[in-house]
Amino acid sequence: MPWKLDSNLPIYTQIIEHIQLDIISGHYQPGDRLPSVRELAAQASVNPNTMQKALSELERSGLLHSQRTSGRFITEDIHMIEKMKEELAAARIKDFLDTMSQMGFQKKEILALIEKMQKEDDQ
Amino acid sequence: MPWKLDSNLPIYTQIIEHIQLDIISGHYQPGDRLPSVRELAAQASVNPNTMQKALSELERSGLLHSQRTSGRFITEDIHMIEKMKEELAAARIKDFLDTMSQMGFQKKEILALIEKMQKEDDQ
DNA sequence: ATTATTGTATTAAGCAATTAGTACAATAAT
DNA sequence: ATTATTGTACTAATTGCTTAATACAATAAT
Repeated sequence: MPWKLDSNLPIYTQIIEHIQLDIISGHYQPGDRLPSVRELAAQASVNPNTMQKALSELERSGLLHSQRTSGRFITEDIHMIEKMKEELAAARIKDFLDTMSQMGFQKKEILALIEKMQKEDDQ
Repeated sequence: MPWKLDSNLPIYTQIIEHIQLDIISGHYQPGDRLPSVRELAAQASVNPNTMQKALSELERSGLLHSQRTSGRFITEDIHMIEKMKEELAAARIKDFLDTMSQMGFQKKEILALIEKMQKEDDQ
């Protein structure tokens, strides 16, 4: 199944975020082997070069490392993973709060709206 | 001063969002006249063609209308503005909650994190 | 030893976004 | 009447993203 990819953002950055989420959510465990470039590309319905570009950047950040011919692996550094989770979350929250505030919502309004949508989600 | 523009998203879509925010936040009032294309482009440090493209799309959505040679104006339809504010907010919140949930955060954790960042913001 | 799979590199082509430069018609200001 | 400003349109060149098509070296699997 092709991943849900937005048309605006560059595909390779969306792939990066997608895999980051898979790592910090635990879908990929530390030390896990990733599918091959070609297979991931097929899964995402994307050109192998595009997938390769995304994986290279993830490698530069230290989250992945490749072993010549046996494949690519998730880092076993759980501190790095935990740190990235906190950083990504903080960035998301800050961006969200900034935008909502810019829209003219007060702090309490924002909380109320979130609680409302969370309850709707229960149905 | 140049607007803060991200390198990833197309500039014209960021301009659209920027102006939408200025409208729903009340920075631009219903009926207000916008600066000219050339002036807005200069403000944002962007090519006039790019600004024009963004404004055209805002016009298609009904938020703006242009009067041949006197300039561009914000719609006076306050219902449309209010509706857009609600829609944009709902979309933002949904996107935010989806991502946070995908990161592995529980509903109550999300609320707690937000309240924490809001308090930090008070300092 | 041979084969298949791995990551990686290269070249070429197409496309959308952006910038640059220019031009024109309509009209408000003078 | 003349001038300046408005939105609008057009062509050309550049850049980054994406796809396509190969190719190669290293090594796990057989």
